[in-house]
Amino acid sequence: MPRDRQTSEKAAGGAPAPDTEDILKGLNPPQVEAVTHGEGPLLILAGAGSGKTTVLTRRVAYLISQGVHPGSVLAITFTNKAADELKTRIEALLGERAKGVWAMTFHSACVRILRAELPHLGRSGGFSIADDQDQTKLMKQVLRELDLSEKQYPPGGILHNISGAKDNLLGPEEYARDALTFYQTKVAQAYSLYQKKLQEQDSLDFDDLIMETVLMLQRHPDVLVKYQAKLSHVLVDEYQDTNHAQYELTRLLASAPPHNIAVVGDDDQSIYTFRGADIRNILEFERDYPECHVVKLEQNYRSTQVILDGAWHLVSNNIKRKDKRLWTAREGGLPIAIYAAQSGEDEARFVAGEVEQLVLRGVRASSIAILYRVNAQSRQFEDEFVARRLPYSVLSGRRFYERKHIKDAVSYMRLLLYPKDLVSLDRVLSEPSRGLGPAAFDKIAAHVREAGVSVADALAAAAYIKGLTAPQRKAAAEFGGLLAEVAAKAETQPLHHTMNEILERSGYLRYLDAQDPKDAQGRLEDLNEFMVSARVAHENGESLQDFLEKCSLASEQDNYDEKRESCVMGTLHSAKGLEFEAVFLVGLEEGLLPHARSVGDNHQLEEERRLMYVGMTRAKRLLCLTFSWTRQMNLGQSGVHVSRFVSEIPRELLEVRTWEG
DNA sequence: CTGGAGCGTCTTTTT
DNA sequence: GACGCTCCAG
Repeated sequence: MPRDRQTSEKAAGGAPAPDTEDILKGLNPPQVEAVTHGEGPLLILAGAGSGKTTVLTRRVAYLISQGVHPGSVLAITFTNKAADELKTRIEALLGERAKGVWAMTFHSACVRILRAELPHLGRSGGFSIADDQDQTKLMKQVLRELDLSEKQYPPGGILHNISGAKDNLLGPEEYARDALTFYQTKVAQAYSLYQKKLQEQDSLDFDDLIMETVLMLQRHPDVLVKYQAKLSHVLVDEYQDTNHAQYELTRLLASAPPHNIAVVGDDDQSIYTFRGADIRNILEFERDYPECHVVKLEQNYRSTQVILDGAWHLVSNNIKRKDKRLWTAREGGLPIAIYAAQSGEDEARFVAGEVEQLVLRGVRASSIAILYRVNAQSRQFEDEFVARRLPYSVLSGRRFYERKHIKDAVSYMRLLLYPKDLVSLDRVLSEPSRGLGPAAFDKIAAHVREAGVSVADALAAAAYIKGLTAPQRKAAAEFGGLLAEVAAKAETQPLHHTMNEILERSGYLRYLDAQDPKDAQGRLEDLNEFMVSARVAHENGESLQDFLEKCSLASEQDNYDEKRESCVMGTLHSAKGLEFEAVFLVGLEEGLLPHARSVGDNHQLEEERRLMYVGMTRAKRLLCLTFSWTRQMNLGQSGVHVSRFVSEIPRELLEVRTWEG
C-alpha cells in the first residue's frame, strides 16, 4: 500500500471523530467500494500489495463512524502482529472510539469465547493450551499405552491425521466411524485416547480451540444467538488460508441475516493447505452467499512492474486459479537479479555482500529480507552475518519458546496456574534432578488422574502414593509445598517476581548455571530476556493466564520489529503479509523449492509455486534469486538442479549476476 | 530406579 | 548440529 497513506494514519494520533472523507482519503475506487459497502456479505479479492490491510482498517473505521459499536466488530487476522497493527491503525484513525474492537487471531478469539462460556456449561474455563511439543509428548504416551511402535506409527504422522480430523470438525467417534484402512483404525484409537488424556489434564490443543468453539455454538443455540448479536460484523483477513472449522466458525457467527461478513483473500497466496486450509472457501464464497458483493483490488502499490510481471508469469502456470493480473502505476524497475552460487557458503557470502552494499547505499537494513523454504537454511546466513558483524533478526518467535530452557521455565509457570498440567510436571520434575525420575512421575500422574486432585496436592500427599521410596516422598512433598506456596503468592505478586522466585527456589537457575559455560551463558541470557518480557507483561496489566496464553499462541512474526535496524531472515511462510525494499529468495533448487516432498503431486506443486509467488511479491524494488550448484545435505555434498520455477520467469526480466555481484 | 554418558536420528511449511 | 533415546553404573 502507498507509504503516504500509512504515515498519515499513524501521524493522526488520537484524532476526534473523523468524517467519511478522512476515512476514504487516498483510496482508489474499488477500495472505496469495499470500505463503504453497506449491510450484507462482501468478498474482497485482493492481490498481493493491493492495500488490503488499508481497506480492512478503513472498513472497520467506517463501520464505527456509521454507528456500529466497536465491541461488535470482530476482525480476524492470521498473526498477532497483524492484529496489533490493525488495532494501532484503527486507533490512529478513530482514537478512543476504537477501543473494544475484537482484532485478533482465530485462536485468540476462540480462547476468549471459550474462557467466557465454558463455565456456564459446566466445564472448565481454566484450560491450558497444548503446543506441538506437548502434543507429541502426549501422543508418545498414547502409543506406548496402545502398544504401537513409534517407528511404525510416527507420532507426528498420527497427530497430523488428528489435526486434519479436527480441522474438519470430526471428533474421535466420527473419525472412527469413517476409518477405512487399518492405519486409520489405529489413528482412531490413538485419537480417542489422546483426547481422553487432554481432558484429564484440562488442556486443549490448537485445533481443539477452534473445534470446541464451533461445537459449542452448534450445540447451544442460546450461546450462538448471543455471539451473533454481540459480534454483528465479522471481517476475515487471509481468507484463502482458513480451514473448514474456521470457515464454519465465521459462517455460524454471520448466519443471521443480513450476514455482515466481509472476507479478504487471494487464491494465489494460499500456502497453508498442509494445515487444512481449503482454497475452496474463497472460490465458493459466492456460492454460499449468492447475494454477496464482490470487489476486486488489482492495482498494486508495492512492487515494480518487472517484479509483478515475473511473479505473474510464474503463477500463471497454476491451473487451479482465478485469472487475474496485477498492475501498477510505477512502470519499469530493475531486472530481477539471479545468482548461481558454487556452494551454500558462497551463496551466503554473496547475499551478505549484497546486503552490505545496499546498506551502504542507504537502504535500511530492516527493509531487506532473506527468505527461504525451510528453517534449517537460516544457519549459513546467520553464520555469515555474525562473521561480518551484520545485524539480523530471524522471523521465528516460536523458535524462542521452543528452546528447551524456555519451555522449562514456561512449564514451571504453568504448574502454578493449571492444576492438572501433567505434561508440564513431566518436563520439570527431573530438571533439576531431585530424585524423582520417569517411574516416580508415572505414579504421581496416576494419582492425579485417579484421585482427580491437583498436581500440587498430589505431591503434598506423596506419603499416600504407593511405590515411592521415603526420600522420594520427602522430595515430592517439598516440591509440592514450593508450588503451592509460590502459586498462592503469584496472585498478588508481579509476574516477573513470581517467575524469578519459582526458578530460583526450584533450583532451576543453579542447575542451568552449572551446565557447560558455553551453553549456560546463552541460556541464562534467554531466560533473562524472558523475565524482562514478563516484567513488560506485568506493566501492561497482564495476568499470569494472559502471559502464558501469549506464550502458547505466539507466532513467527511477533518478534519482528521494523524499528530494529537489522536485516530480516525467515521462511517464505513467515513472510506472509510483510513487505521489503529488497528481497533475496535463496536456495531455489529442485528439492528445496519445490520441496522434495511436494514433487509428484500436482496440488502440492502448485502450492510450492504459490509460495514462490508470495516470496517474489514481498519485494518493492529489488528482487534477487539465488541457488547453488551443490549443497551440503544430511551427509556429504550433493549436486542439485535449479528450481523449475526459475525457468518459468521470462529471460528478459532476469539479469545474471556472477561472483563479484 | 535414577541420572550421566554416548549413540543414532532426523530437518517442510505453522496457529 | 540439536535432540531424543538407549545403555550402564551407582
